[in-house]
Amino acid sequence: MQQQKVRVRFAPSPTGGLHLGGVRTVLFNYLFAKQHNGEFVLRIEDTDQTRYVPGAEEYIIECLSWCGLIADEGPHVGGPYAPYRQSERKAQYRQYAEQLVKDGYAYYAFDTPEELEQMREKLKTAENPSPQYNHAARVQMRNSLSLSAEETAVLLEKGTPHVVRIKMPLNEEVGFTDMIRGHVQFNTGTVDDKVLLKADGMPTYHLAVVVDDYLMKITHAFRGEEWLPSAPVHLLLWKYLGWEAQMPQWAHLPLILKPDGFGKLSKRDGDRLGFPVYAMDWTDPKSGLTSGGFRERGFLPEAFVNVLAMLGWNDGTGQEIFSIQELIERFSLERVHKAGAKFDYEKAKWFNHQYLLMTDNNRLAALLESVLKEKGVNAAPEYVATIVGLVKERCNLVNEIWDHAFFFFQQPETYDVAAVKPKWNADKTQFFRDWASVLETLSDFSLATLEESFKQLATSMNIKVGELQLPFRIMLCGGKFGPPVFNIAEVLGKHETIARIMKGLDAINA
RNA sequence: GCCGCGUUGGUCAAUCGGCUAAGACGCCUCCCUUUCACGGAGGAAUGACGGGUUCGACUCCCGUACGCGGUACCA
Repeated sequence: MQQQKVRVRFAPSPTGGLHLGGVRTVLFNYLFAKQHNGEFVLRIEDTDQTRYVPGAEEYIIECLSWCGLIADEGPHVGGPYAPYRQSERKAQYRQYAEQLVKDGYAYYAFDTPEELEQMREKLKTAENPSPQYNHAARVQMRNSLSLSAEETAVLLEKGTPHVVRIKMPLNEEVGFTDMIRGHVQFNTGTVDDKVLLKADGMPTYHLAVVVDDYLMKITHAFRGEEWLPSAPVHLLLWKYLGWEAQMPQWAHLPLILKPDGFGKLSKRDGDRLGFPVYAMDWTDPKSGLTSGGFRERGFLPEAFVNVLAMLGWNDGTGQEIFSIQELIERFSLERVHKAGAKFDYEKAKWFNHQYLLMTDNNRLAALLESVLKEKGVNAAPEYVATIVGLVKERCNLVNEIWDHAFFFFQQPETYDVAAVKPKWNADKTQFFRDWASVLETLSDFSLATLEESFKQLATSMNIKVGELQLPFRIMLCGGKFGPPVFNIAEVLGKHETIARIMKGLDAINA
């Protein structure tokens, strides 16, 4: 068979914020596609009208854009297989459902939600807490299998609300080779007659995913492990529709688990433990409540992507920092873990720290712009970049930069005098007065000159240099923090440094 | 209940029958530094359990336990 062009898809339903697990699914799709020179498709699975949330689709697209995981086709850019929103493809699904009924692989079911509920109540036992609509139950329900052809025809003609359900074989083994898990097998008798087409004419996920993957010529399908149990339904559908030869290869990705406990990581866990779960801030239009995102928390997108890549995959060498290019080159499904991975926020911050260190200071300065504006600071971008370069090694998040750099933009308002008082004396006051005068005369206010004159004067006055550095720091910053003192002074400049020495002296001697 | 998937330090994890079981995060100690970091040197900490197979099992097989996922006209 001729080698087909690799085509993968990410198919979220627009119901809310984009979970980090979702982004990882996108990432693996993307890496696989790019590695094979293939195409990455974004398809919106909005078949559940009751769960539709306005704005969610745009939000998802923006998340992908922020992460740099751009889809080649999708509702936002179009493409040869448009439309990419399932709601807009509604008319297409019915014919396939009808075809399945005609071929005896599916049937009409007229049961109302109440009747379904009754059936489940009636059949529920201690051993079987969730009865299925299966081969045993279907004969007792109202459907085109239990009803006569005439009765069915009448109901249909009257426009009775109905769904189409797949007719699961009583006892057949269906299996497939998962690219991550190897051979997986199921017995059809344990799977229920899933609804394929809903009463409102919309397909369920089961029908839609098969039809669209076929129509869109998807060659490899990645999805979360939670989909594994419904794989037999999809397998059978590919077969019944006569498309078996075109069926994509499947890969069921391991789940991302909560840091404590063992369950799937949820938004609630993030709220509870104090870290974001969504890629970007998401505000629910109904409740107005905002859930935090990695972007707003101060993560760099490359770092975020890198973190996600390492959750369930590694290249075997021990390398942990990968550019997206490297990921594209090295990614392999064989090295994707089978077991779920607990999310470790501390490690995520460490990744971001690594990226902060290697990211260009001008870019970081630009990221800081909004914060500066908010603080009422007006500073030249180059100045901000210099400062960022000085403080970033002690930050994990972009948002922490201000906390480590504010004193560059404003004089201290309070001083940690307690830190200097114990060893303070008149000699030291004199030292700083004298040094300030020396500074006045300096034509070159560089790091080396500053340090040199400081040490020279200290030595001549017989004061230990070490005992003067902390007071100097307090004068410049207000507290025991910040980059090396002389670096701060150099950046602050002659005028400001002298002013702060004087003001600081007053505070200490007050 | 049933079906499926999984199980190496606190966490991410390497190992594809030879292990004195890498590495990273976090934690601890020390060095550097009279702030905090960065950097450097150390340290504590791991194969769920029981049977096989094998000269040899973390690695292969079978059970058990535990966890997770699914069991919707949700995806």
